Amino acid sequence: MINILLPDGSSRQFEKGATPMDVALSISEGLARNVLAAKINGQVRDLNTPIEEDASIQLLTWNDTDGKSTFWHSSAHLMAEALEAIYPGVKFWVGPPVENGFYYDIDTNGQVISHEDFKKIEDKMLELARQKNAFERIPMPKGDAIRYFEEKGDEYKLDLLQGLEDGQITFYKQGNFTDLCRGPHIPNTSYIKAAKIMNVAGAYFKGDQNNKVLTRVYGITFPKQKELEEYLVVLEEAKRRDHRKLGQELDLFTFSDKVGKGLPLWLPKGAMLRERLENFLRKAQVRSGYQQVVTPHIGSKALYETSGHWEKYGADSFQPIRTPEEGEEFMLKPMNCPHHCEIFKARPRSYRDLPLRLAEFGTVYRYEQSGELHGLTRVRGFTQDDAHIFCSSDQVEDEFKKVIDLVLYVFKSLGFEDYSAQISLRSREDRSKYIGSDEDWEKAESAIQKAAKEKGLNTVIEYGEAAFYGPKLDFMVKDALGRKWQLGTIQVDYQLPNRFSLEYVGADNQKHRPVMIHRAPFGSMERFIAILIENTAGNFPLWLSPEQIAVLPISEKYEEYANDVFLALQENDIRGYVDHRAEKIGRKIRDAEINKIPLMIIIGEKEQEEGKISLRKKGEGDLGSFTIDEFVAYAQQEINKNIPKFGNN
RNA sequence: GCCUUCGUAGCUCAGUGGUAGAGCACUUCCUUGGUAAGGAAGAGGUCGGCAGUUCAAUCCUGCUCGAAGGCUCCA
Repeated sequence: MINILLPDGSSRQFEKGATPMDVALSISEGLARNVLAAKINGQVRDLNTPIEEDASIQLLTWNDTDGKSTFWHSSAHLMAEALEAIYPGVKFWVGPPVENGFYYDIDTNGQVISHEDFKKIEDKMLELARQKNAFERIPMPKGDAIRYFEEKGDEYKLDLLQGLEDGQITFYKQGNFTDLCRGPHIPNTSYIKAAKIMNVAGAYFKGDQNNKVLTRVYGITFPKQKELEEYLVVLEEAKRRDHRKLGQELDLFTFSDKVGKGLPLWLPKGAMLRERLENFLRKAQVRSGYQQVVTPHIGSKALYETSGHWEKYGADSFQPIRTPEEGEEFMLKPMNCPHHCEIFKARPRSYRDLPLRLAEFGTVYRYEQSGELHGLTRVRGFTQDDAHIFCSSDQVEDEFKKVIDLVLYVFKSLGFEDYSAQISLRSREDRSKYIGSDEDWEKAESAIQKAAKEKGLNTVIEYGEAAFYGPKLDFMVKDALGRKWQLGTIQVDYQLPNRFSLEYVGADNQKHRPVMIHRAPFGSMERFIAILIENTAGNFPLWLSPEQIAVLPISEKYEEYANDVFLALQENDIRGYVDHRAEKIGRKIRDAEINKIPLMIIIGEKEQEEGKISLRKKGEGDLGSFTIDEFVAYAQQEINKNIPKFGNN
């Protein structure tokens, strides 16, 4: 007999060789019906894996991440079987589960899979699923596996086999499809009740641009048809929040082919939103000892040769601009730091000047591959809420922590709760893409990790994500479609001060080299606003709303009073408009609601006589009658409630 | 940049090898209405651009520009 320990701490006795399915059956029939795979001593395995000795077991269902992954992994095999049936001669590379579903990379043998074919693939998958074919695990010596794929003429799987050790090879077979696979899998295909092919895309073989492009087919499956339907509804809702769509609907920004792709044009309302955000951060920065600077949009090529950007990115940048007479070369500014280094150097610096915190809403231009451009999140011209802190090495940690506070303050004030703090370090394998000494890197990497830890941040470490001159602490968020983007970033840099020979005179009257901290709480105004739009679905807090109020006269008779009210509100820095159209009040309200105006002021005969206003709140309705003073007090309280002063929270 | 798909009015979208249509928005007129769409009329498009096939192209073909979803890249 063996002891099986369950997650609730209880244990049960089974015959040697019992399987996780036996365990499930011993608990309840319902569980046995729903269990997909099991974690045996922490490893996910098939349900029919014999257990030979005492073990801890966790039964995995659709509600467990690992259960879902197993389900989708098996679904990838099912899709492969369907694809092989429909497209003769296809060859398969890899088909893993992903966050929402799974994909399979295939060589289609010259055939094209288009959207019209999706239904056909889905139907075939469901037809095969109904056959209730078991996912059968077949251990195999490597030699046999190689022979199998040689006969099949499958160079992809042979490539995959090369990296595997003998003795670990397993195949999985369901129906007519056999695949090289480590597993585990769900018991049989009948668990898959709903299937949807989401899209097809090209993907480089092994992720290398120089390799052939395979066809990646994305799909998702569910154990119930209803869950698929619900998922599709969620997707539709996410699309409605897409900043590109809302940006258009709310007149925030636009693009013009003629201006150029990836170059956003900010419309008045979008510009207002930006301005509010900039002022908000400016205020907090003043309180934290930053000084605002302004630098030009171009800089001489020599500046970037010094900084190292030319060597690293020169070929992949907008190319230098030349003056007609002298042939001088300038680069569109891709970064603000070199300019700020020159400000530091503009005069002799003393340790008494440190930390010197130079801030700038600096617009930068970077060549991005055309296929990478995406709304406001990936553009070719954008404005960083940049600042560089020049400090002594013993100030680094303290300054770094202050910046973390600032970033958290910004995120909190804007209701960004769903972010992850990522420590971006050097690649462990390839160090050729970084500049500077190992010693400096190690100092910088440990400073970041220490500061993040002391601030209690819940961090994940990503190797290979550092900038070429230093490690970063990046604040990552997801957009409406689940894509991950970097917003706030804090970077420790020992390299630029070296390259620019930055110096200050210490208390010891000796020259010392400062350390730089690069930081941007928003990251870029463009990307931040994109995420803000998606997070709020365009329902901005009152203090940010481009238009805070709509004054809606019931008829032309009350126009004059409406104008007076509006003027009084403008005096109090409340912004908005008067709807002068000869429309009925219902129509004016509807349009204000659609345009997501937070507050509506209704002016009619009653209001005019009483010298009051009627207030209506978007999404809530009538709030009753206010004097103008009462309303101003109400609005100001609403405006201030979301933005505590930095340092007071 | 690469792969797949897409491109008709300001927006959302119909449509056809014989030089185009709807709804909303816009303009004008009527209506002066109390908390999510009042009515009528009008204007608006070299059907992304350039070539080609054809008696004839918005529709077919090629190139090009732009967009979408991925891949790769991201100071």
